[in-house]
Amino acid sequence: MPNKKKIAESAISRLSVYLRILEDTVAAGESTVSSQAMASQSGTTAAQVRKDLSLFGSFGRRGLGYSPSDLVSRIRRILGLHRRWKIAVIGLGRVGSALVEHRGFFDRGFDIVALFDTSEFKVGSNLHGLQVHHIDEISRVVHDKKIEVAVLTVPVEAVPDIIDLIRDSGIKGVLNWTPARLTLPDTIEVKNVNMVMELEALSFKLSQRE
Amino acid sequence: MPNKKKIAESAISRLSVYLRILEDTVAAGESTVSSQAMASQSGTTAAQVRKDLSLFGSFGRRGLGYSPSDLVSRIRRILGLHRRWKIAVIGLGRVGSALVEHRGFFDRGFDIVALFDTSEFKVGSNLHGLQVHHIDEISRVVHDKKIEVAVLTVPVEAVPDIIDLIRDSGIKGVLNWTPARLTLPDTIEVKNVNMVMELEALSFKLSQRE
DNA sequence: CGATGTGAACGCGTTCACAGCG
DNA sequence: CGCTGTGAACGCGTTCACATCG
Repeated sequence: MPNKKKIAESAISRLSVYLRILEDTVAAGESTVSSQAMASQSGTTAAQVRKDLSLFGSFGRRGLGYSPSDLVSRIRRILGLHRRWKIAVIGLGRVGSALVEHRGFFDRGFDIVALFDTSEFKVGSNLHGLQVHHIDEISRVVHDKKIEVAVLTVPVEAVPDIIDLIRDSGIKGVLNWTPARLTLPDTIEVKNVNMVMELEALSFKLSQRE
Repeated sequence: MPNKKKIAESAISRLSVYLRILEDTVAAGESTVSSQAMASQSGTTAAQVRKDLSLFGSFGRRGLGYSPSDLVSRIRRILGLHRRWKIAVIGLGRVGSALVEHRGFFDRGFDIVALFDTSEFKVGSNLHGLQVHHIDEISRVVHDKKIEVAVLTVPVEAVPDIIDLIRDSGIKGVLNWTPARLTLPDTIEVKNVNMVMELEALSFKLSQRE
């Protein structure tokens, strides 16, 4: 029902979690689901679940609960997953290559449709049925294939050399696997995935234990 | 100076970021650094930087700023990075294998010292100089090698089969790459890395744009 | 009755503003 | 005088509690 409200990042993460749970619920053939059930499966509270959903509308029936299949399609639409997204992978080292061959993205609405690298050995070769382009071509390819998101898996030292190309490529969002903070205009959304930082957070918590 | 204070996760992430910046500052040969300088490089505010550091002590000199090399060692100690951590990788599919060969962990204090899988083709083989053990051996190996952290990169369907083994293995922390929510006692710290959820958050933000 | 939907209360992380000190 | 260190104010996300309605 509302639209211009500001939504917390944390609420969006939880919606992703609810979505997965609800898909299981649908698969299990359940016809209703309560906020309490969703809460216990996702490690939060029933009030939190209801509040999160109420940010976007009134999807349940009082006294009954929610329809799992209805909620699935509503959350998909909220998250923008009622359509497929075209993705480019930039940097085909070990991690980049592993991602290209990972079915999990395809299964959830993300199609890897272009690959970029700078190595003369890789450019022109084929990976998982896709031709590897030189990063210099990113603008043209992004435009031609209508790509919106880039997954950045280059070595951190390579970032300065290519960040301008990414900025001007027409890409709208970047999933950044490098430890560099990307300097991009805020018309480009950036999300960071940083394994080392997660390990450091674990290290901190384990150290706290004494 | 304080010790039993409750520290926000967000503060810990920022410390990781500061650490990387400070290492660059040291490498650049700077002898002082201000909270303002750290803030602009890490995308936060000077007050935030000072508050984060003050959670753990008074490390600066009024009127002058901080000593980068001093701060590096203090933050390393705070995060528990003044020692090395022994890690096991469970699940040697594409992602797991990519991680094993990644130098970035070693460079930052994390040593991958054991590998586990269930596939009869992989168990017994060698990867990057390490023998692959069957997951059934995890308790013994974790104990023998004094491993504290496990990186979990198995397919999500495999989680139920191995979660009990992990629980009882003596592992103290898990970096969970699967989309499953792990049911582990809270004596075991769990951190989740979930690429699809990050992509879904990007999808949401890009969809919001209209 | 039962479970949702939601204002209001709460708690916590961030920001402010200035005292403190080199 | 400059920059840190920090109590206080603030804002926002979470939790509470109950009115609401099938």
